[in-house]
This record gives sequence, C-alpha cells and structure tokens, in this order.
Amino acid sequence: MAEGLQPQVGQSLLFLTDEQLRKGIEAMFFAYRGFTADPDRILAQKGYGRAHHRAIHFIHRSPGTTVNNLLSILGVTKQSLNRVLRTLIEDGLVESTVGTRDKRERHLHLTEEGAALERALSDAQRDRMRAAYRAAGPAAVAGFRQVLEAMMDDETRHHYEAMKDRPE
Amino acid sequence: MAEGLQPQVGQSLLFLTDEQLRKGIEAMFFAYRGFTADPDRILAQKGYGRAHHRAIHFIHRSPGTTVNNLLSILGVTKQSLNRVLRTLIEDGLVESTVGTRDKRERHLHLTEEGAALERALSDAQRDRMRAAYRAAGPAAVAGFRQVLEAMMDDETRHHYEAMKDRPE
DNA sequence: CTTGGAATGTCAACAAAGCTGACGTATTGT
DNA sequence: ACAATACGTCAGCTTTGTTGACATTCCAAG
Repeated sequence: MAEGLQPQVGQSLLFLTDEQLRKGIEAMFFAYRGFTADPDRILAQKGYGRAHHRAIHFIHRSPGTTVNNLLSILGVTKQSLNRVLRTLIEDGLVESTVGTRDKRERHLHLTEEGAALERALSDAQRDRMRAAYRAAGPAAVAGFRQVLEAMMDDETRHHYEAMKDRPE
Repeated sequence: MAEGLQPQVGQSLLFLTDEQLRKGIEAMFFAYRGFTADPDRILAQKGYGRAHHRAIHFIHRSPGTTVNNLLSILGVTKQSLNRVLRTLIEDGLVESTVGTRDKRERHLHLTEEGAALERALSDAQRDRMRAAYRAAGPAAVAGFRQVLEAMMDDETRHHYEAMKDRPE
C-alpha cells in the first residue's frame, strides 16, 4: 500500500539505493531458509539432505536425463552427485539404465517410491510458495520472478529457460 | 511483456497453478546460486566460506552484537559459529570485547580490515542485485520483496523486520 | 583395423560447515 | 549460597562440496 502513496520519483530513484539493495540481500537470505525448511524436515526423517532433493527434483523434471546433464544443471562435480545418486539407487528411489545409443551414458528415472518422495517434497515446498504467492498477489509474483531471473548467471538462466515451459 | 497481453483473469487465476509454483521454486533455486556466486569467489581467494560472509555481514549490520544474538539471527549452533568466529578473530577481521554491563557477554565489531572485506563482499553482491533491480524495474522489486517476506518463517521474519529500517 | 584420445561414470580421500553431547569458567541474579 | 546464563572448547559424526586416480566406452585418425 505504501507504493500507492509514494510519488513516482520515489519508486524510480530510491529503489536502487544501497539501503534498498541491502534489504533485498537480507530478504533473499532469510527467505531461502524458509524456502528449504519444509522439505528439509521431510528429508531429515528419511536420512537425506538437500542434495538428494535437488537430484530427485530434476530427475522428475527430465526423466531419462543423463548424469552429465544433471551435472551441468546442478553445478556440482560428478563425484559429489555420484555419491547422492548411489544412495538413491541403492535405496530404490532412482533407476539407472545404461544408454542404448551410447553405452557410456546412464539414463536416470524415478521409481514409484522415488516419485512418491518427490511428491511429498514438492507438495510441502509448493504449499509454502502458494501461501506466499497468495499473500503477495499476482502482480507481486510477476515481479518476484522477473527479479530472480535477472539475478541468475547467464549459463544458469539457460538451464532455467530450457525447462521453463515443459508440460508437467 | 507477456503480462501486458494476458487478460486479467489469467493473472489472477493461473498464478497459483502447480506449474507456476514449480517455476517459482526453480527460479528461487537458480537465482540463489547467482546471488552467492560473486561473494563466493572473493571468499575462496581468502580461504573463507559463506559462513564467514554471514557472520561478517551481520556483525557489520549490528556492531557490538553479542554471540547469542548472532546465533539466533544465523540459526546455527554456537559450536558452528564459534569455529568461524575464531578464525575471523585470529585473522584480525573481528574484535571481541568483554561486555561492560554484563561481563559474560562478548561484543563483536569489525576491525578496519574486517570492514574492508565486508565492503568488498557487499559491493560485489550489491552490483548483481542492482543490475537485477534495474533490469526488472521498481514495481517488480516491490513484488520481489513482498513474496520473499511472505516466504519467511515467522521467527525469521522478526529478525528481518528488526533490522529492516536501521540506518546505514 | 587398430589405437589413442575424449567422454562418461566410479572409487578414495580430504575439507568446509553443519550437528549433538559434555564440560569448564565467569558472571549474574535470586 | 546457588541456580541460571553466556560463552568457549573438545570430541565425534554427517552432509556435501572438492581433487586425483582409474575403468569403460566411443570415435576418429592413421
């Protein structure tokens, strides 16, 4: 409501002050904690961490993806991802099949059990996101996404755009 | 530009679909990487990590803060914070002084060298934030902050609000 | 067709940074 | 006097990142 009372010059000049930027930085830091809090609780119960969540999320988004592809999306080393992937495969949440065209590649899929965990995690995370969206309203959500997209590295944004408009 | 073409009903009904929420979740994940990327590079050169950055940031924001207060803001255990704080004190970036009113407390301040690193880190982080703000515009920034604030845990939001309007 | 290099993925070992639990010390307040 | 508080530290464990070494597979140049 404050923005309705501010003269236009206030919006167009003051939003780039160091003070405004600092608030944005702190908002980002504190909000990210909330963003991960709910999935973290579920993961902790099952003995997993955020790294497992990320792997499960993107395997769900891109079924059949290769380890290498997942690597570039997640931005970690293959050794780091491999450890996470190994436990998920051992626990029967992820299936790894040798590539048919190129036998060096492994194609990754969620099992039924893996899909169930994915649903639990993303339900929890979406609930919070939905509440935040509802509280802030559609216009705020559009702005939220715009700023976040502008904040990404170029390479990262390509990954983001690439899976942006895929159907569920 | 797309939002100008969408009818109002599209904005008010579609923004809570699972698909929209998923995009928000992924945007948050990818943007956070960009958000930390620049400070991370500076920190790595000096042999520090994100934990050091967080400590330095909030000591800068609240000079003279106690260990306990910092603990509740950061949401970590004292053992974890202590490790970080010890290296910062040993390296002469942070000063710890015994409290005058309550001698059990330690008041934390940045030294000149600590303040210099703080400036380097926040300059880098602000540059990216500024670019994102500029690209998105004032209205988007307002929405960005609204959604982030709605995403925080209640307790976290109190910390955020508490240092929200302090002057630099 | 062979062979050497590039690509893909796995194993081993180490570091950062979180955690729990236990304990010591100084100080405060009842 | 004594319990509670604030802080520091030791020990040990977990998650998740890192590098280095190595096996397998593919492909292309000779």
